[in-house]
Amino acid sequence: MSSKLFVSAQEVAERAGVSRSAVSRTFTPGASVSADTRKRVLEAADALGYHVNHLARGLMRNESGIVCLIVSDVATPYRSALLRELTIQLQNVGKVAMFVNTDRSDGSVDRALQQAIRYRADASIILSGLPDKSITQLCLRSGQRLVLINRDDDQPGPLKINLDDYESGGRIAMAFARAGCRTLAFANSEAGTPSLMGRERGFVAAAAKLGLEVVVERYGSTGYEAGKVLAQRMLTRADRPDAVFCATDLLACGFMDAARHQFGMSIPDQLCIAGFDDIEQASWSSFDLTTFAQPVVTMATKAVQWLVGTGDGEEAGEAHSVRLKAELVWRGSIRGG
Amino acid sequence: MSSKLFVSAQEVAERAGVSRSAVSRTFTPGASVSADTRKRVLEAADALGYHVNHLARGLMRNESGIVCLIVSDVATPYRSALLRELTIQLQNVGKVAMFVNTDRSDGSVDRALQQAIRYRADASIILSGLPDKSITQLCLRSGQRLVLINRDDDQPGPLKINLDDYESGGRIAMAFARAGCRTLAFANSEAGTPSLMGRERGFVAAAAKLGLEVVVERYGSTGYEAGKVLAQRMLTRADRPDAVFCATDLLACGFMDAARHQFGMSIPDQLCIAGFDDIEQASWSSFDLTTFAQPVVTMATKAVQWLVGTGDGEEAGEAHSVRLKAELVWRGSIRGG
DNA sequence: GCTCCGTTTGCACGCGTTTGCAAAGTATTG
DNA sequence: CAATACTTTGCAAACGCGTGCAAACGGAGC
Repeated sequence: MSSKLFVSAQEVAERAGVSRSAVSRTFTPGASVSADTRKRVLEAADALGYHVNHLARGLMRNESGIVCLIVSDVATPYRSALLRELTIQLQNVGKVAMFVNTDRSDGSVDRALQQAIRYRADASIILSGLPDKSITQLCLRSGQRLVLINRDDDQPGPLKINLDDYESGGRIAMAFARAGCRTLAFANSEAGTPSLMGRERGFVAAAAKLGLEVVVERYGSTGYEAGKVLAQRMLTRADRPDAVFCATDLLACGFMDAARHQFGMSIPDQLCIAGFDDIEQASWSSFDLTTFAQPVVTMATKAVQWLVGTGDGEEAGEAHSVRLKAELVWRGSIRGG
Repeated sequence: MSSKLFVSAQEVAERAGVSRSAVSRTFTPGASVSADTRKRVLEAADALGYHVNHLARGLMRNESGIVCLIVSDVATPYRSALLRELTIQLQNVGKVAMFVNTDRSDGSVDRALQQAIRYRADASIILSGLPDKSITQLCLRSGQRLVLINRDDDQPGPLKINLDDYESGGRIAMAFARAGCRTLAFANSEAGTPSLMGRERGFVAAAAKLGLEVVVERYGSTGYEAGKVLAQRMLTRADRPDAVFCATDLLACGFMDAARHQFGMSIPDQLCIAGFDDIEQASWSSFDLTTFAQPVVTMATKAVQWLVGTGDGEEAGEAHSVRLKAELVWRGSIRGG
């Protein structure tokens, strides 16, 4: 390790001929410094390449400026899009994102939150997994804010952001009915998260109300490959469906590819299909997939606003839960429209 | 803000009936603590929910454990895949990733590095943009390590990880020739980064050597939409190419979709096509794209190893540059094979 | 019992900040 | 000119931790 480390406020103070407090105040918005000293300090700082040590500042202020993002499956289109929006908005309010990947084991969400605590993160945003109640409590007790996105939990402390999954399932079932489809299907993964199951239940319920037959298959993860397998299972059934709602756009892409290239089906003539997320690929002309758009920017906005909020009405039991509507993006994978 | 903050080592010490140093040593690997005190400390820490304050620890040790990832276009398949691998490997060596998104302005790479300095990051990995030489120097002088991935720079301090872009261009030109293609094309973006230009130059040079005509078009970014536009331009030319190498898989996907759905061409019969990156979508059966795979895991491994390395031979001028081979993944978008 | 040696423990200082407090300085007013 | 109000500045005390140093401890060997 090199002997010469980072330059400290002390050195800047000496060079500028002022006290250490002066340089500190120079870099503290709203502090009382004369224009003259400020200028001298800034010159000295620039010449020496000084930058405030946010570790020390966080120590003093009890506010690190760090927000921890806890994510798995980062490489997935929907996740990375949400991630992108979150980091941008966090930066806009002067926070910095710390990234914890929970791809490995599943109990690691708890370990991730411990990491957040160790670095005294001001807040944590959880995009996957569900933390143990005790860890959640520890975070809240420590003054750390928590946001759960698309994890339908009932813990009272964190802000919970969810979509109207159930209603979306209903809406798409009606769209299928309007397109003249007779036997509906829902292609789900085995993950069984509340969002996925909400879409399934809403879809099945609406189909029943419409008097339509509906079959459900669940397999694997929420990815492309699982979609292919689901297609193979469903399209070889005796009661082959003529409309399928996939719990995820990736599933839908896999399903479409298998339906076309392995079963030679034409979409939407022989098979109507819909997805959920509105990932970029859904708009590609190979797929042209009708799907529900996750309101990524709104979700990020809500999360960030809550994080930097003054905490008014925190104990007033104010709504710690936000339900957003997933907009239906109509494309060519369903007849009519 | 809640009055009760994080629990400190002091409180743990009092509860365990030991000195504060004892609890510090308990959480410092290799320090001298008796089994008895360690046990008492751990119990107290667990009961109180104590976690070492890494901000303060970083202050003492001059080593924050933070590695800064500077990225733009996070939502892009290749970028998010690399990101995923980097975060996983960083976590494996006990580092934590700090994320800086430079999507907004382009001079913001410098601001991103300043952020890294403020948080006293042990190192920064730059996946996009190119920092100003003065900032780079400041980082290095401060003992911070730097990695540039696929940014072909000549600054002496940082580790530079690059691919054999030029050679890849040559290899694919030969593959086209072997497939019996007569007029080649290269579809590039206007970004003009060294990697993209390297592929282009290698391709053009090899085509010339093979005595084949080659046309080059550049347009927009490296995304899907740009690929569609490039296809429209190229496939309406008088000398319509029968083979195209796209600088990026996303470009290739857009190109393929336009060629098929707007021009009714069949691939690979009427048009051979290849890409670069081997994003997940390249393997989807809608595309089945022959492409070069970015050795993502190797890249991440090299980067992380260098970051945690002891710095041996740091001034010995040891190779600060790594060139990796992009493996050709053969699929169905080129005839023969 | 005494010495010697190795292990464990506490004290106190330092890391780079922020910030309350009081002193000093400057401007305003009567 | 004196009195007052306001601004600027330095001092020193935190923040939570690691660690060198010396004291205390414990056991082995004589």
